[in-house]
Amino acid sequence: MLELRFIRENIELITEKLEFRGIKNSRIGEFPALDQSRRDYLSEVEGLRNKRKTVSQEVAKRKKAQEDAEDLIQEMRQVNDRIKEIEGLLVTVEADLQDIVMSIPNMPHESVPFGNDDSANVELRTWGKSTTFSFEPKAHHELGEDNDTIDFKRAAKIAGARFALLKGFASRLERTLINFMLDLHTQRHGYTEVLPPFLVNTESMTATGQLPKFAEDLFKTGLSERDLWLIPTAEVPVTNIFRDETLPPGDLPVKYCAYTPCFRSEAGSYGRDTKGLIRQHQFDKVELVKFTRPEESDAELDALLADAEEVLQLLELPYRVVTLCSGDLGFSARKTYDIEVWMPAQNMYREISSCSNFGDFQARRGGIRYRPEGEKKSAFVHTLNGSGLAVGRTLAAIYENYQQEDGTIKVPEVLAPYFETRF
RNA sequence: GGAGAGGUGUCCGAGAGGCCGAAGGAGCACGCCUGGAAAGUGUGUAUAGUUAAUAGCUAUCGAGGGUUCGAAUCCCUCCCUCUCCGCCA
Repeated sequence: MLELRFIRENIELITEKLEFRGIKNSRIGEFPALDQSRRDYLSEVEGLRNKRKTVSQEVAKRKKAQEDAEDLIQEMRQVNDRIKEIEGLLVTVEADLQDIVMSIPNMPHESVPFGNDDSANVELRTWGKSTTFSFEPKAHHELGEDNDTIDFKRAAKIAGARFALLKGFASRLERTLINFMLDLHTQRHGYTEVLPPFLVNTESMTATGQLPKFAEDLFKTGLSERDLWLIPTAEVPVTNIFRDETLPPGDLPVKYCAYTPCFRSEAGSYGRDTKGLIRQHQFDKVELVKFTRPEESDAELDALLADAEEVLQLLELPYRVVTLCSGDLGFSARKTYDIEVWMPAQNMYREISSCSNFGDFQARRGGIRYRPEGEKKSAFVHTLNGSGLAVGRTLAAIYENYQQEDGTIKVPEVLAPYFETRF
């Protein structure tokens, strides 16, 4: 969400940035008139409330003095009618205005390159050399089915398409990767581990920007009277930890990491990545989330990106980093780097992490503030997050990059301690 | 799910239609006192919106509605916490 005053004063800039993002039919043109009538109603209703307050005190005085106050009471009944009338209008106007404001995406950072879609993303760097084989490498799902560690058929029976059943080595590798990532980020990168709820309320989804615009991407529970949504990423519950709170300045930056399963409806992705673990309704992810001072968020994004990259470096998986172009940038993001891991069977890089700086966009929606040193007024923090990493895709990448000619999967060296026999 | 008790500022806690943005205490900040500290003592100490404004105005006593000229206070719905019962991992 952008600040009302900012929108008011920067209609042209916003229109330009919407165009930059490739967004058509925005309702930004309706903003000025609605904003004006909201402010007109607001000042009228506040004036009337003030009148009501002072006259009510006069009523109290007269009653105390045993005097008649019927004339004032009658007058106030009329004032009240008008207040109610304006309040009703205000509700409508504010709802309209809210619709518009909530549908305006974040302003992209100056460094975001222009482009229509992911083909215009800019490669920032590559790491490692693409894995070579003395045989024809197989796709991870073939490997998993061949060695009976990933069962898509039975998962489909149990739950439907886009689910997987991991067995034996695969499920242990999945669990190991979660532990490895959490250990790395907590022990070496200074993050505090949290384990949040996997179902959240509508307010939380709205603060981080999934709602109201992207409800169709989410799973919603149906039994409960109240709305509870399955989280599509740990970003939602973790960013909302400080919703409607003001942090003392000494606390920043706050760095959290969290493992959670993630649930996505994948509406509109029919036919894409139907094979394998790449696009599932449920997948595991270790997420990194930061709350920072505004002036530090750009540097903190670079650091967060490096933290995520280190996972792949330690696993010795080749990858590249790209800067998302304007057309590929997410709704709430100001700037995003994607990390893409090398997938030998597809002979291409696939996204395995997305690291974003949201500026104060989510913080304003969620009321996440801090008090700058020596200042009386609070300000909004900047929020950042990134996958560190998507676990299912990491498992897929290990399968493909570490496959042996006999169809077995070698364990990356850094994970060896996790595979020791315990019993 | 059933029965009951609650939710007030940083914290504890009073307040039961108007004099309440809210007593009192603790904490914190600044000052006095002191060789220094403690104790004592004085003053100050919510947030947000609007605004050029730390002036004014408006809102906020869990959330949302209602009654009333006027609601922290009365009524309704919901959320959360605690105790007991039931169910459950």
